[in-house]
Amino acid sequence: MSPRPDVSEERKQQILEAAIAVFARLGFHASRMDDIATQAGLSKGALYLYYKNKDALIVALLKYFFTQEMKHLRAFVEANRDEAVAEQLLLLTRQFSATMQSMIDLMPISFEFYALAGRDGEIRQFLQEYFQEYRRDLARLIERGIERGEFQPVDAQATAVTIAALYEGLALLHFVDMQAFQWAAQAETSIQLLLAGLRPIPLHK
Amino acid sequence: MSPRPDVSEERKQQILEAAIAVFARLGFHASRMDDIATQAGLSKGALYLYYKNKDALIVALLKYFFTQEMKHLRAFVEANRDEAVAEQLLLLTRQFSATMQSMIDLMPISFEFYALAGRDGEIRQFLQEYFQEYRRDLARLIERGIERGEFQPVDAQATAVTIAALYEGLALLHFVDMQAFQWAAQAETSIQLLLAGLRPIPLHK
Amino acid sequence: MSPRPDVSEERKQQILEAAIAVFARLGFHASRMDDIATQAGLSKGALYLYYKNKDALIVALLKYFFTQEMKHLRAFVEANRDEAVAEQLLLLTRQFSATMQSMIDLMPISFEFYALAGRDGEIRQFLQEYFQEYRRDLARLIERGIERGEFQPVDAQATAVTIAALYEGLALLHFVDMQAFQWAAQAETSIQLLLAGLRPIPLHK
Amino acid sequence: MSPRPDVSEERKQQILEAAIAVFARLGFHASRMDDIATQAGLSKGALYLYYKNKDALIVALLKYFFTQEMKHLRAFVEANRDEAVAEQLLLLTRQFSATMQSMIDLMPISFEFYALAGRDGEIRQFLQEYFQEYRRDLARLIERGIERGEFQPVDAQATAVTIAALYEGLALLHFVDMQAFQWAAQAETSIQLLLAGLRPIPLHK
DNA sequence: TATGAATGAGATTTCATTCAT
DNA sequence: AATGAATGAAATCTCATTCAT
Repeated sequence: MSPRPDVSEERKQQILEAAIAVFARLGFHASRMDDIATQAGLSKGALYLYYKNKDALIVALLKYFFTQEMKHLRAFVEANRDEAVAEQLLLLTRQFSATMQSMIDLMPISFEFYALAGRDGEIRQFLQEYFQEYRRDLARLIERGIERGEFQPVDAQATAVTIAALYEGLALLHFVDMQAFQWAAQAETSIQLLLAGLRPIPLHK
Repeated sequence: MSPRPDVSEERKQQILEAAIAVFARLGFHASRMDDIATQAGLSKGALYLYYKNKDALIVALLKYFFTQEMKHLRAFVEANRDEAVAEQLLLLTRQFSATMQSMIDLMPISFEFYALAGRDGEIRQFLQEYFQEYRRDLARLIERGIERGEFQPVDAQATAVTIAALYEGLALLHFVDMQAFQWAAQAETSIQLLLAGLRPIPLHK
Repeated sequence: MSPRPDVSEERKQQILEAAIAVFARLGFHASRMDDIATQAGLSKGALYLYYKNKDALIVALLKYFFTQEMKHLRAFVEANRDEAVAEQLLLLTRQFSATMQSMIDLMPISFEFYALAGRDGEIRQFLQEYFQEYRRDLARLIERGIERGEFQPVDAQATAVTIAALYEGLALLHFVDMQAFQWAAQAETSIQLLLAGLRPIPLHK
Repeated sequence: MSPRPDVSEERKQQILEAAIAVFARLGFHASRMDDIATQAGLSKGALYLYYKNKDALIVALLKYFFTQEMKHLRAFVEANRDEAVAEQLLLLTRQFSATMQSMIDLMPISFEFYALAGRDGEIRQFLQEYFQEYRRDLARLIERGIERGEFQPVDAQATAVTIAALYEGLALLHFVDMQAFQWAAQAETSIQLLLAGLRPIPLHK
């Protein structure tokens, strides 16, 4: 419509990606608006044309960050509908492993968000919604497994929470000590342990 | 005996506890040394008599924090040596639940430490040692379970990681959304799911 | 040409001159960065855009101060090459007198630099180079006097040191007690006393 | 009188000497009352029993410092009354050299006092009196030289100022750059140059 | 006398934010 | 739209001085 295409969205994205890089390296507090501007190849003033202030940039980052995550989960669920549920969970775990490997540098950002969630209502609410969706998607999967007779008739909600917790906890432990275990193998072993408890008890050998 | 007893240790403790209260409420960054001084009922200057600077206070807090945790775990393990291992894990989970309930306000501090671990070698190393001990204690428990025939001959290390991850992940999910699930019940259900997979497969009905 | 010309050099100069005024009045220690900012008509923050910290400002001042001095000496030597050497020394002394009169307020700054030289290598080295040049220029003058037969064949180096010391010492005594002697007259008398000893001994009346 | 001898003077001296050591090393500003207390082997509080505050300690030091100097000069003049005046000046110069060698570490203190003299009336007045006495003693010596026919009938005051300036200036130059010249030899050469101009012009070869 | 823990005013320095260009 | 010089509020940290013991 406009003769010049709107560069506004492009700029916002450019700034957001610069912010991710800087925040991951230095943390929210130690990151200067100047650092982000430099990283984005813009001036400090330009940042304020696109984001009201540093906090607004952090919140925008939060949303971008976890929305991406959710998209990945959705895309995966969509793509693997037809597999056996246990198989889907295994594949999901593998994808989670792969994602984690490439996102390890960004994990401090997540922890800062979790810490902020304790003090900032907006951030807390967003994260709550994110995890709600996450659990809901997992719960649906579990329910399908039960319906199909793959799993015992466990509490799907509680099992979804357990799986989500396992993922988050593994990511945390891995982040703190990358030497402690082989990430991909451990994630698979952990989920297998859980699946072992979910499978129906064989009636006879 | 001495005219003035050494108040040094007492003061350090007093300051540390004030710091916990303030850091939990405001976060490391937003907490002013003045806030901590006021909370401790001391002057700002007094803080610097006992801790070199704000960072030293944060590191002291880290150590205090996780050392306490470790003591609790050790005391528990010691006290419940004679129970069946599955029972011990269940009791441990219950204790973890109870501890968590009372520590919920301190969780942002943990997340800040995890975030810091990505950037500060001293903090990272301390947390690594903490989690190493944690995993080792759990692994010993699992091994005993296997020896006693309570559990299948699983990989004790990997199982310990799984349990530790479960605890951390549950704490995280609960912290972000306390409405999402009944904390104590969920922790117990989660560990039961895991135990189900650990138990020997009955040979016949 | 450029929309906004580079004000950087101008600002640095502006700050330096403000610093001279304030340091001379209050001394390095009692001078607040705020005082200097106010004197310069800038904000405190602006000072830090141009000088890393207070010490950097002091060092920049040192260099500015003594470099100016050296320029004056050089310009003088250049302008009076063709005079008789004794006459040049007399003229130099008069110029020194005149300069001193106008610089008397800045002398405490010099003394602070001399005190600092005992503790700060960078400052010491700079002053050493300054005085080396100063002595060298004087020594050349003396040598010329000897060559021309105006002076006895004295040790030019040692004589240069003597003259330099005389200047510094006179400035010191005058600074401490301005009532003690007529500055210009004293400087001239002192140098004449010295010149008297340098002149060749007349062979007969 | 008192059964216990008054330790008050002893303590004041002890503190003063500690202050000299610390001030010489660190300068007035960077020297902490704590440093001085430690150096004196006393507590910080004890300092305040003997000196009102840091400034009072500095002023006491000033007086001690220059009074000692003056005593040395007086003692010397007294001891060498009967020498030829030129010889006395030479001996004085040698003594000055020797003193300087041992006092070099204390020179930054002098420079700080000179800097302070520009801003503090009490310090300025004390230094003025010191230098007045110094010049007066030197002037008397010169006068005696003139009376005895050793020197030409120069202005004794102005000559005294010249000698005092020479001493101060040499000390300054030596302090800033100890490599620049052999201190004792230079002092002697300088005073010889001056004496050369003071001696009566020989009527014939 | 002597101590040294405690104070708190005040200094330097940082950096998010603004705004003239 | 974009810049980057300038601001100034606010934080950390220091240290001369006090005072209960």
